Amino acid sequence: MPEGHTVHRTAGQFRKHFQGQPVTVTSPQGRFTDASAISGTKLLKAEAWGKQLFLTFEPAVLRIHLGIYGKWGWSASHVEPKGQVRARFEATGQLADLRGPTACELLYFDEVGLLTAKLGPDPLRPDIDGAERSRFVERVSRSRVSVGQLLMDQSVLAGVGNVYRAELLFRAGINPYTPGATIPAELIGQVWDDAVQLMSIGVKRGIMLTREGHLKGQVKKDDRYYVYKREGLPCRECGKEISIAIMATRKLYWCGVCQR
DNA sequence: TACTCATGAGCAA
DNA sequence: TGCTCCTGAGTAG
Repeated sequence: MPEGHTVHRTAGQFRKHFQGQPVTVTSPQGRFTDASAISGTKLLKAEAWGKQLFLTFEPAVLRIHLGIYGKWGWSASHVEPKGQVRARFEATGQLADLRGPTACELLYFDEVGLLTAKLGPDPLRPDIDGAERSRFVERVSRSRVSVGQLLMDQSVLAGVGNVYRAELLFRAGINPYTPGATIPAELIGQVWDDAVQLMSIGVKRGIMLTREGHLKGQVKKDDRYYVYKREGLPCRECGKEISIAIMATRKLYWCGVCQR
């Protein structure tokens, strides 16, 4: 489930299980040909920025992006690789398998900086002075592009994907087709605050929860969302059918009554 | 068994 | 805008 919260969770697992010790890195599938360049060296740092994971090893930084198919598999004991494992990370008593990522590549020197410079603020990264929040509000406020597209643009907001996009806009009562520049700055700021809240829950729980009254405890799969994948079903607030459309190649869900 | 779909994004035209 | 990358889960038959 690769939206930003998953990646932050994974970074935490890497810190817990691998940071500070030498890690054996292999590519059972053979497609990650640079594995040998970092294998056996220490993992110094593991951090997430939006949907990207940066693993800093002594010789280079490994950048991983799951894309739409990518997945992690964890195990506390050695098991034979099953299926297409792009990269395998092993240290004492811990093993992580990476499958189907869009990106798994080594970066050297300032390549990381060049890459992160293109990314927008991440609601899951500490924003002590509120500068990141302001940066997001400003980017949206001066754009004529629809807010539905802006929330999916990783240079505007890093880490939000199709699920959080749909749910955040519903919770804010904003129609996804509204141009960014016509939305009051205060409301845009609220969307940021809401993203911080919801995605933090996502990191803690490992699942995306977005409904008031269903943010804690056990939540049934069918009860999780307001609009995402609920096209044709009655809106949980007003009863009108949830709409669906394609926006910039992705499915967009919203309620035409609650989101004006 | 075959087909469809997916929480992403870069690139060419 | 459309194509492509790439893997696995779910579903129809």
